[in-house]
Amino acid sequence: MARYQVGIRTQSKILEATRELLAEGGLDAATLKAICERAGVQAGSFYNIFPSKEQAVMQVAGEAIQAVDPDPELSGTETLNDLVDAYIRFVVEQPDLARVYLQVAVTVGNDDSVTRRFLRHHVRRVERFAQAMLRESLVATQAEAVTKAEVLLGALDGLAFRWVLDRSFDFTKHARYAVAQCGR
Amino acid sequence: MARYQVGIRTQSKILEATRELLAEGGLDAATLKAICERAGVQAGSFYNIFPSKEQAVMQVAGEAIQAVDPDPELSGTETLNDLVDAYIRFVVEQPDLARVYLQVAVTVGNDDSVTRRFLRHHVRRVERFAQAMLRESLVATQAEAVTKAEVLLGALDGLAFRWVLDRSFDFTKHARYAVAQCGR
DNA sequence: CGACTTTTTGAGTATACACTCCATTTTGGA
DNA sequence: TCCAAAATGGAGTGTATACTCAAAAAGTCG
Repeated sequence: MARYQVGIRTQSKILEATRELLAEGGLDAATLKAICERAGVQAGSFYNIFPSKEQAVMQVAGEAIQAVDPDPELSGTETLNDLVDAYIRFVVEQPDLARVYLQVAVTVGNDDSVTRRFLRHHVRRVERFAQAMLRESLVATQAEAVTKAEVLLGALDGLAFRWVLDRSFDFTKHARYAVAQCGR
Repeated sequence: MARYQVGIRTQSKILEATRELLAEGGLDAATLKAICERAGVQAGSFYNIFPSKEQAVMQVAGEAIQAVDPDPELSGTETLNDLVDAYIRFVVEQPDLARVYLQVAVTVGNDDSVTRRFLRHHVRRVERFAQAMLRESLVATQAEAVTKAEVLLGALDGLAFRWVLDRSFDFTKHARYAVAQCGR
């Protein structure tokens, strides 16, 4: 772990390089060599700070998963539109992290700890969407709210992934259309 | 290429092993060693039939992409429900191929020929969905039909991927809910 | 400054990968 | 039955990967 100033700076450079590479080409692109080259660092320095490559990847993936959620403080008051807007803003304003979020969920082998973390986070997200739907009376029962929330989030993730594959795809427009369809 | 009977059988065994491995763990799991072991074959035999591992993977991925579509003959007469039912049947009845379809689209590096093929196929699929929506007057204009179709297919793919990550997820129920939401 | 710790370098290791080569066996038509 | 072509087994090749190590350099703080 980093203790000196210079070590902390190196840690940041490594995490930044890892984030960029994950965003650009998923796990396959984030080799140790590529990370070290982009960070301007040698393998020995990397392993002075991180115990393994996986640790660095996990940290970046964790940031991405966190960043998908808008301030958890507001949970319990926001509207469905607020939540969808927050997701759109996340994708538009932090495309690198957004790409990491999708690439990692998808690239990493199943039954992996990252996959489990992703799923755990997903169900919490569904809960939050479902609560907002209930508050706005878009739906009668708790169970239907959860189903509707799963479908909406499935659509948002599906559309975001579509955008990862084809960057000219207009994610914002389609995401707005998806939520508008819920509101009736 | 296989010319003798025994060679053709070997080819089938290799393709079957590749399909299973891709379904189970994506590209990472489909190593040459794993494929050969499962097929009960040595590397030399593999390369007597396929010029590269990529060729075998491409062939299986191609099958999966084809299999997503119901009979192209019917194109032009089927309803939106027919199309969604066909996708649900594909996922439920051929889960291996369905998993390959999603894993491959997602695992393979971007700008890859498989990704391009996947996207080309996707826009054709969107067209078909959009036409069905127009026929049923679910939508006023061609442009809105395409948008609505992209959202519905995004949701279906997103939900199917959710099921890949968590096999206990009820894909059929959510897919039906998604299409019901379109029909109003 | 001086002593101690952290950081860096860069060559080196072990392993897994796709793929090759060729002697040997099997196939199937004449 | 014979034989050329095809298929097979299995050791071997080159390369990329994650990771290690020890010596040297640089940072921290009394």
